[in-house]
Amino acid sequence: MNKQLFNRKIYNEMADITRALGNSHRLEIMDLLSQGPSSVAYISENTSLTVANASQHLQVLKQAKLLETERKGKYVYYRLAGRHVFETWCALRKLGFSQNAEISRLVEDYRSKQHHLDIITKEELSDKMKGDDVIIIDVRPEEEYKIAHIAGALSFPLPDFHERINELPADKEIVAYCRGPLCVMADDAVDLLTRHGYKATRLEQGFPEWKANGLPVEPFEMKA
Amino acid sequence: MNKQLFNRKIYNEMADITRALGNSHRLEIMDLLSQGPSSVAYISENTSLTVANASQHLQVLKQAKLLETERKGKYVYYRLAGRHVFETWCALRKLGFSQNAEISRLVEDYRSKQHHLDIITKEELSDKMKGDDVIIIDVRPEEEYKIAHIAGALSFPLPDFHERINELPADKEIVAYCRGPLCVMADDAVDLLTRHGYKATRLEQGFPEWKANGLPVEPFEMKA
DNA sequence: TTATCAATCAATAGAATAATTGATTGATAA
DNA sequence: TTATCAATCAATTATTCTATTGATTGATAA
Repeated sequence: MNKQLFNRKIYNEMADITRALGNSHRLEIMDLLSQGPSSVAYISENTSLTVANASQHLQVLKQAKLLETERKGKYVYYRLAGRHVFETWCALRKLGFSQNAEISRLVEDYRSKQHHLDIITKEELSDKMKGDDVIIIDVRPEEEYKIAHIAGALSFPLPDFHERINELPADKEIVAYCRGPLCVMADDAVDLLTRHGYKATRLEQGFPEWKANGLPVEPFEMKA
Repeated sequence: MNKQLFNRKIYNEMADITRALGNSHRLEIMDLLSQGPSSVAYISENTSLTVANASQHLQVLKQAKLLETERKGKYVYYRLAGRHVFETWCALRKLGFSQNAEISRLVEDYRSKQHHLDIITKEELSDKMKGDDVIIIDVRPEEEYKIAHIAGALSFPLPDFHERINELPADKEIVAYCRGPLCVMADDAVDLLTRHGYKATRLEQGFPEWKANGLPVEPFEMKA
């Protein structure tokens, strides 16, 4: 094979991957699947894509070898095809924050609506967990909590969060986490908690980053 | 701003970046600019794109904040917009090798044409350089050598390589390097050297990775 | 078997992307 | 000033991508 043809083929193969990543819906799917394997139906519900459309986007990602599938009965579960995929997604997200001022601005704007937002890192939380004076709440949908969550965390999904807020003890610090840096569910929870007089902080990143760092997580079930 | 709108905006901004990367020609340009700043003319020549077309691709990358420009007289120099950009490109390349079997196969196939190919890592070469028994040759176009090269390396561009092969001493080990993991110029050089009885090896990665690791490099000029 | 439901497929229309061509701008040098 | 050359722009066509619709497949349960 001559060098020119080789080059063309190599960059075409590389572009198969980057082109698959070059769509906002597919990026949203990547973030969702970073939480754990999901069925097409669940992905469809959580992205406001029709099932057929979600299925097509998933197939694009699968063809690029970024996702794998496994059928269980009627359901087909999609999942990230390995560690490298998540790491690359993290690198891209970091790139977004560093190069695109609009992204940081959007996040900051959203957060500045809240009274004030304390942020805690994985490491700080990991330390605090050794004591018994912190409560960790997982504000993602319960389905995602069920696949896996930070060890010891309680499930307090956002939609009906305010109805259950009094289940939380007023005398302990509360740390909320969600899907990751592009997700603001934890910010909403912290805002609500703070306005109810709780001392609440947001985990800087989300569950996937916690897990990828080898920090303690619980269960591994499949969600419907 | 409601959460749904926020989400849409965030992922759209992220996709502006990934979409810019989702084209084979633009990836080739990224690899080329990893060597250092280049004019549109030079990029055009080295990618078999027309000047107008190259210019348009460059503008796409610039709009995504992945490239920056600087005019010097008649020439406009494009360069990677910072460390994060190169790092993300490396992550994507690694992803390509790990997920897309075709990429590794293409590279291996190309190399297996050569008699045999010894590969040396940055670290091994760095060690060897402390002695005086290794000659490092840069087989990229001279223009790229002139911007910057591994400290002490000699410029032996590929096209006319065979004509100058006898300038090299037969009693020293020779290490050839080029643009990086997707570039096979160094492989060609090592093949030629080996067939002429030299002991030659290829640097595993290329100049950009060497530089990014803080290893010693020379000059910083602009090329035409 | 039939009904049901998750997922995929197939066909389409509309939108976005890419390459080509020729004209235009911006800077340098004759 | 005029000529020259790098780069960009503008307009066009061909191609590719995306969302929608309705039909089909594959598995489970009545």
